[in-house]
Amino acid sequence: MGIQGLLPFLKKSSRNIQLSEFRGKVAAVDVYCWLHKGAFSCAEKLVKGEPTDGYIIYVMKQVNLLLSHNIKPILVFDGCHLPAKEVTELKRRENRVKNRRKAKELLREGKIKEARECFQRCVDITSTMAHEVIKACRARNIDTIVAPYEADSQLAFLNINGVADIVITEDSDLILFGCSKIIFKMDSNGCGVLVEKEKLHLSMNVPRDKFDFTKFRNMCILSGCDYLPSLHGIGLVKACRFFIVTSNPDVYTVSLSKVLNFVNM
DNA sequence: TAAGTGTTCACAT
DNA sequence: TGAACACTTA
Ligand SMILES: [Mn+2]
Repeated sequence: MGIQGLLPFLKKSSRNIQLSEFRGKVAAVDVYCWLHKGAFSCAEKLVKGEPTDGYIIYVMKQVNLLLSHNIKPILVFDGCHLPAKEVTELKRRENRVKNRRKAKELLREGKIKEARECFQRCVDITSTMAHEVIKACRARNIDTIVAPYEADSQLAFLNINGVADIVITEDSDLILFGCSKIIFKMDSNGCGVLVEKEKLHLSMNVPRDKFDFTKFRNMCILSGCDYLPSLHGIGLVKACRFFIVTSNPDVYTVSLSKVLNFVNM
């Protein structure tokens, strides 16, 4: 998911940071990342439908970490499923059902450890869970937003319009949505990796004035993204080579034969 | 060297 | 919600 291999590709646009660098800033958080991580701590209970607040504790721990650095969080939740990702969603559901069956089977055989692994593979983040976290946030006066669809575009909106100085996520798509500063891989020590829009040209190996963000976004789309089937055999490197030499930045009107010719296929 | 595929990992004791 | 890693393929 996201753009395959984009983060390693953008190494020259990234640097390690400490949360303390962002004292006084506002951060829009892709909170489903935290929900998924937090759900690991209580996977078995969640799958069995037993009450647990493990995932709430985890999210709040992360929130408190931001607060301790005087960073104001805005938690953004995913809303409706995007129709374009229905196939992905169905596959995931199928996988969850499979692992759930396997987990119960292993449990009957007394293989506790193996069962636990399967439980972790079939946790689903429900809107009820999201609501529990929202309630916990309200109790502490933490801002929350539920996006119409994926959180991605909502997070970008907050960042682009200056409501949030930074975005915290694990999803490389946020770069394409035009965010200026994104923190990936934030850990409980307050460390993370910052990717900046202003530094994207460094990874493309072009001077700043020759960098075109639309071109960059279309390069990523050409390499393959979540919303449509992608061309086999074309990844980021070939897409990048193509977009460096082409003057037409529009991926939809450039002729396919030109692309295929260029990447030698 | 690049891209595709399948597997593992994220929590926390 | 996703990425990283190991391995295969061309
Ligand atoms: Mn995304």
